[in-house]
Amino acid sequence: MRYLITAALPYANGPLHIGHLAGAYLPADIWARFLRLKGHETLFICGSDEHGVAITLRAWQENTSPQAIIDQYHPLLEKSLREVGISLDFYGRTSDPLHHQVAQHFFSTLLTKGWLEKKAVEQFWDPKAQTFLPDRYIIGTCPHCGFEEAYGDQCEKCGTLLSPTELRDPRSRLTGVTPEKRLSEQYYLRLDALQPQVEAFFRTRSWKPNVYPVIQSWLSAGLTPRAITRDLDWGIPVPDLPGKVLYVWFEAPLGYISLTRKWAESQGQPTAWERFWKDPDTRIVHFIGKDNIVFHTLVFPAILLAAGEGYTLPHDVPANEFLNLEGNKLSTSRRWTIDIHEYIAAAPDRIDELRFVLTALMPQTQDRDFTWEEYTSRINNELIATLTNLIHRILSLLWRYGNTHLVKVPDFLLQWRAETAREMAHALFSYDFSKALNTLLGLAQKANKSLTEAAPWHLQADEAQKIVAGYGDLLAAFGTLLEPFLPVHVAPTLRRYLDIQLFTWDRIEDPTPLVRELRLAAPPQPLVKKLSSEELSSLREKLLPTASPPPSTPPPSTPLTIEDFQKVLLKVVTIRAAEKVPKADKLLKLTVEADDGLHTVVSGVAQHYSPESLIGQQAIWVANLPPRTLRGIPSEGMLLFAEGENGTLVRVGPEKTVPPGSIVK
RNA sequence: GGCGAGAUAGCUCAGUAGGUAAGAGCGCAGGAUUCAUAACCCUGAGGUCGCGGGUUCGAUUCCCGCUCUCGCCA
Repeated sequence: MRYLITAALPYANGPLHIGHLAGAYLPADIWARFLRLKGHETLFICGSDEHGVAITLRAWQENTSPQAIIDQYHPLLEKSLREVGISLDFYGRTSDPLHHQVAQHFFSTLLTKGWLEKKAVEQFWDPKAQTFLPDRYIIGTCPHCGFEEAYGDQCEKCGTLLSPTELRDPRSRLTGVTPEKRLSEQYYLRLDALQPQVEAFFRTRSWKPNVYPVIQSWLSAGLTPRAITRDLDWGIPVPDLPGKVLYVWFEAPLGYISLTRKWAESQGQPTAWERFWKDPDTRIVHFIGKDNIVFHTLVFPAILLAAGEGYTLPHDVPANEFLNLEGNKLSTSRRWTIDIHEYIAAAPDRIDELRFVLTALMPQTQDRDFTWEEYTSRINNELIATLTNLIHRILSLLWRYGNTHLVKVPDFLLQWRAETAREMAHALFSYDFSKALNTLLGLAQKANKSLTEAAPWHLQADEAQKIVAGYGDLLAAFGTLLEPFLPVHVAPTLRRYLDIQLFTWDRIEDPTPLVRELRLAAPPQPLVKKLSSEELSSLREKLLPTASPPPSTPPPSTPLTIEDFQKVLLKVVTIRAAEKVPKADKLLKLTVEADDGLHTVVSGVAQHYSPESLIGQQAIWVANLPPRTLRGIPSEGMLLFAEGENGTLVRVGPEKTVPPGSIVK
């Protein structure tokens, strides 16, 4: 079987962040690497999406040209992807003349075949910027609540969804001038007429459980004609129609075809692309985020079907959900992101670690949350403690007994390893990347256990050496099993160190010994270094200094009764002692005095207050919370702090000193 | 407003084609161990499987209603 793998074309309007990585690029890469190891002919392509109104508007706002914007981001995007080990065979861009040609060809073909229709629509035009405005670039007064800053698509104050024509006193967000309504003729794709074909295609595929319902609901609602042209000067010109360009959603997916053709040209075999697009033995798989599901499962296939030129339809579209950051949606405009290029700059030696964490947290069926706490604990307690520590453990034992070892593998290790490889393959073929990774960790766990039970360190050296050498087979297997997940540093370093090859996946699935002999040239070094709290803080500081979480509008709390409120016992306490909790960068252990004596409270304010500065101060204490153990210290109740800007915490206390234990009511 | 998804241990999640004591990892408590990056190994505590009804000998699992969260669409 031959595979063409694509990852969503990143928009050349901003950098990539960890959400993009976890959503599309990382799963696509793991899959591509795995398929290659499985021995399938695999082509993995991607490229920058360089058209669209957001780029035009951005250029206008920054007083530069769209070309300058894409020339800034295109190289950055490619560099970021390459540096996190995304093993693309080709990375191109949609501003390429060949892409224009392909997209225009599709337009003309569809027009000739009668799948397009012309319709006149009224749109807002900004006379100063000389451009049509998308809905969200129009601002005005909400007809429902009177809010004066409502957007053309939605009022952020009352939540009502709007259309720009409903706004009173509409203004352009670009220039502030009043936009004019203009009638404009556009081409529409007759998705309604294509629905039967699209539906037939839909039924021949088995979709991921998070993808299926989305398509289903669109189809049952009935597809409607959709505009594929607009009035802009940046984009792919519509043939014979000056002033109009193709809408990005129409031409960007066609990029998969033109990028494959560019790849073929770069190989000196200009027709090689047809193997991937016109041969039914090729499976085309698009990795995307959930926001792109409709375009890849319905619209793009509709375009290919309409063109009727024998293009292969997508085999699968394994879309992922979204990744959140510390409980809030990722947002480039609010700068609430971890950008890939910034992560690389801050932690150039920890690429595999990021890949590991994002694979473990991959939002495969539902949104997931990335937190720094989880990042640390996954690296230290799973990647290192379970997996790379096992490798280091075996290597250290081997080194102790000599530097050349004949490997005789016990049966159970061969079986475990082969089973693991098979189970991982099964999980990967169903796009369950977290499960594949967990299966791998399970192997390490079993091996850790059996090694502990065998306890070779209690045995005579020659006997011990034999036992440990048996685990050498596992090391050889890890050199391959880790490759799809940790290809930047861990897997290649291990292979280089032991001078072992990258095996085929089938070879790993076969329970026969992989190597006869292992040589260690130098004392082993840990493959991954433990993440210290200092390193973590510096990483956080580098990556989030400018970011602020979206304004945390406190949830409109359910109405509280006075009885409910009286359940909370608040007292003023005096802080008598304070010390840092060892090995916790946030926690302070505080001893507070109330009317009934001293209490211990562990509080997460170490990054905002030094212990000394708190001693003698008063604070408000929630007295009737059940005790909870933090870092082994029983903590009674909690102290109240106000959350200021950028998450700073500020102590809340009485205006004047009062006796400890005074009730707050 | 319509549609969809989710609600399971302190946290992040798996699972049950309805059936003897509901699982993992992390965290927590204790133990064992020292080859290993205070890592590994063992034991334990902790869950009326969102709420209310129904079907059934039996429901966390099926059906209906409700609440909350998220998303998509208009």
